[in-house]
Amino acid sequence: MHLSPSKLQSRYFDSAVPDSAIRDSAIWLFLEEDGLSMNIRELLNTRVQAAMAAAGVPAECAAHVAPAKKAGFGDYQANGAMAAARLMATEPRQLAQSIVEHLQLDDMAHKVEIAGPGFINIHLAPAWLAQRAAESLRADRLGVAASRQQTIVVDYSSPNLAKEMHVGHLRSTIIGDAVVRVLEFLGHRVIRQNHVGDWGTQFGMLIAELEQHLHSGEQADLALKDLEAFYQQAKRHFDGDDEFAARARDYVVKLQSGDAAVLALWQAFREVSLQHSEEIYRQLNVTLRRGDVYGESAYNSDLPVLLEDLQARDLVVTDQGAEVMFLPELADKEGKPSAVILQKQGGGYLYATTDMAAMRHRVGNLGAERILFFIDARQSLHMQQIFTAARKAGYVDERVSLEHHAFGTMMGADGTPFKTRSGGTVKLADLLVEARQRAAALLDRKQSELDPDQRREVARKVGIGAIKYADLSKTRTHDYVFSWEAMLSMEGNTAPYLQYAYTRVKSLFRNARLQPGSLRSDITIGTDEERALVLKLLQFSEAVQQVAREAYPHVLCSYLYEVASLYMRFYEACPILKDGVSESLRDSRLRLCELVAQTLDTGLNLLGIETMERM
RNA sequence: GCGCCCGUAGCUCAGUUGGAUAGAGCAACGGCCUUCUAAGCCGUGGGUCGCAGGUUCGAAUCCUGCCGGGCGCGCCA
Repeated sequence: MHLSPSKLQSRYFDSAVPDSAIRDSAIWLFLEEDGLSMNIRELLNTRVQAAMAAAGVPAECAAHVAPAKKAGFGDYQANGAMAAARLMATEPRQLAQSIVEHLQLDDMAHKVEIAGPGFINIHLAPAWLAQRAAESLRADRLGVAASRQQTIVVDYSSPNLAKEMHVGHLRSTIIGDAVVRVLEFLGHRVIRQNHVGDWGTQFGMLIAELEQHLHSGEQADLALKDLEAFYQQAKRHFDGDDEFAARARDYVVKLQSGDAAVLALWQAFREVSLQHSEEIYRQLNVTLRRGDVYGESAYNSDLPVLLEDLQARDLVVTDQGAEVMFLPELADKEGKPSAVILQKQGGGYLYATTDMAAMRHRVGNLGAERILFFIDARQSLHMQQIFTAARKAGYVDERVSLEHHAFGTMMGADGTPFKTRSGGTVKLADLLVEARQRAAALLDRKQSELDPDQRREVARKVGIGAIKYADLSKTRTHDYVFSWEAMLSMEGNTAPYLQYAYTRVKSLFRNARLQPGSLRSDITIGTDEERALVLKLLQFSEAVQQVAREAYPHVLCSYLYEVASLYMRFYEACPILKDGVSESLRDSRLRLCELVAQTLDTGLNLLGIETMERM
């Protein structure tokens, strides 16, 4: 199955979408309809699909069940009848009627009605919702079903070690990490690949610079304390000092041929730079560790082997002195094939060569069934070339899904690519400091029972959470405008709002002197606020599954925001610990609160955002 | 020139893959703290979904053509 070009949009899948593959497996054959292994949408889809079959609708017609958009239209709606009617050349409302007559929903819905041209609106029974909510509380992982386990390689963050991490690295790092967490939550075997830029000509320059510093008795970590300044200094020397430049070029050659002394310098530089990145990851609560680093240098010795392999199979031709792989599959209008240079004049290898080697490694050695790349949209063409070339070479067979999950460029307020006043980039380290300070200042303005240590901790979680959420909550394919204000905003649809909702739940349990999990009463649904909240809570699985499928974490952000928002409404409208609330009603509402807390905590965790008991 | 992405409220963004009267947040205005944390809640105003055609029961969404912006297009990564 191939996606039509029109469906590709900005992400580039060049193979079967994993969706059907995930579902088409043994585990799914044993799905228990009555348990929680299907979410509501899947359950209704199955039921409506069966009813459609019974009504004589061809199997290729989808039930098309989706959450209802408006309150008056029930909770879910099935929109498939109209398209099916067209195909069958019958009257849509009549067909919808026939489907409803065959529809078995007595256990879960209290009303099913046909509206408009043929919508089937499903109103779920409050008692069924309440019972399902109670089951979710008892179940592992809030009742989200595990997927068939796949080995999934995720390439993300991948900073250039020559420089310090700046805000431009934020998206890949944060979005990739969120998706990784979601995939692991669903039971997949995830292999992180931090494809760091630790090789190439710029390292000759950096090594030469480092050598000078060490020669004058300086320690490597001290000399490299400010990586950015160090890079600029090396660049100045390289541009202005011919002798230095010659030495730098010599070191590149020596580095590639494995000269021990030069390698040692390179190692020293690399080590300090990796520590910089790891410090950022730690502060950002990103799960990348040293063991996930598999950078460009790791493929160095494999590059000639790879080229030989391709040459032996006549996939590469010599063109203007370079070794080139031509791809008629990606030809332009005039039929001119796309060209990928694997070895330039003079024998040097290129980015594309390393990426081909990485592709082979990930499938051949790591056993990837799916590879996700979180890389800037500007590399779309390059990724397409690599995907095509890797398949052509047989390194990646068609069962392996290759997915470039692109994201937009960071822009300045003036609509051009972002630069600071001094023309540089905003360092991630500086952004994180600013975030903590802003959160601390906000906290200081509130009356608070927190001691200084707790306040610092809360400020850290709130500030970092705000930054991450600002990025995660936007559709990642768009270019985005960098603004301190937007990035560090703490009201409205922000991480602090979600964190705050969580602390409000926790506060209830403290005031009631109850441990979560200690309540055993049933959940009952008596008000509109309770009903809306329960329904939303039961849709957690739908959001998580979608993120796993499409790698758009903003779907989970929107979902959690809606949960928090409905909880706030419920909290304002439904008294819990106040006088006049019966014990059974209090306990029912507290259990609902418990589910809210678990959902927010789990969801924020999947986004890599920490929660706290108080703020 | 060719290719990819984008254009939705003053600003930042959603819009469940073609569904019903296009939704949030911020900003503006008006209410709500002696009672479960006001980083909150309730309400009001705000739209030619870039433009023009087309496809059909139905289009912000799909097709075509324009306009505007960003990015990319063989020896950087």
